[in-house]
Amino acid sequence: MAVDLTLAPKQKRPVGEACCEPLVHPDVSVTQAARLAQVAKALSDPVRVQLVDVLRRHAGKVCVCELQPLFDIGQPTLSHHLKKLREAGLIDIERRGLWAYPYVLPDALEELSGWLGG
Amino acid sequence: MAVDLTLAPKQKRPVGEACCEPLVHPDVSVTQAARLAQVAKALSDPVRVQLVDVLRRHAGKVCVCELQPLFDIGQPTLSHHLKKLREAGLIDIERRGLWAYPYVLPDALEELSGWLGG
DNA sequence: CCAGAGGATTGACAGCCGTCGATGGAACTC
DNA sequence: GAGTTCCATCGACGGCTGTCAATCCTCTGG
Repeated sequence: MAVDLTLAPKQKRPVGEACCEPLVHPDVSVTQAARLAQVAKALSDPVRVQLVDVLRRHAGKVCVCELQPLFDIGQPTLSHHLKKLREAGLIDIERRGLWAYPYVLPDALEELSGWLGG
Repeated sequence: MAVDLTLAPKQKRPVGEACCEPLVHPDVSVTQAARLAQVAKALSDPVRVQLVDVLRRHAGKVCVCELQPLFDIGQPTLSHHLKKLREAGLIDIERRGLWAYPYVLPDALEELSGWLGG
């Protein structure tokens, strides 16, 4: 709210002509935008946001069976969310015997954070 | 990659018992996670990422008809994306006569950026 | 008043998403 | 080998998403 607007152009429109020409262009490339959207999509579910939040502060020390009681979802659904995060490059999973230990790959998060903050 | 893991626990599992108890809990609340996921979801499409990118650097000076030639989509689709961004609180739209001037509300972006960076 | 322009809305369509129950598979204990 | 445990995968379901063509609404200029 309260964004200061300075709307000067196009007060008098030439009737019958096109509204306007594109004056600005995106700063991010199409491929960059696609990558940022992919990371954002991986974070577009509350469960996955909390998963990343937990894993970021306990990298490698939390097995999947320890994660599940934190969320009110079944085990296949949790596995599905972890797969989504892995496919987007936000996490990877270390296997040790029976257990699986997911951990966050910080690069993707920094990619999105950099664009948001810059 | 190359995250240093220190996986000590649960080398010997007590047979017949549960794997483990939840030792960690999310740092973000459920409502916070839902809000962050909502913002991320609004940015989960490449077109919307580029829209925010353009609008952030030209707040108030770009009308919708000027935005459309930048993307290879129809006018209803662009309107749909702007509606999504507005419903998520990422932008608002100022109307002046015939034209509509969308502009970014920085709070939502900072909300997500803060969580990513913190 | 009317005609035209910018933009929002509607309805439709294929495709993806989150969820579940059921099943499969690998590793461990006995 | 038999049984158990952790995790992944499969199939199915309702719901949502991005896109378009068609239409509607509001404002402008005459």
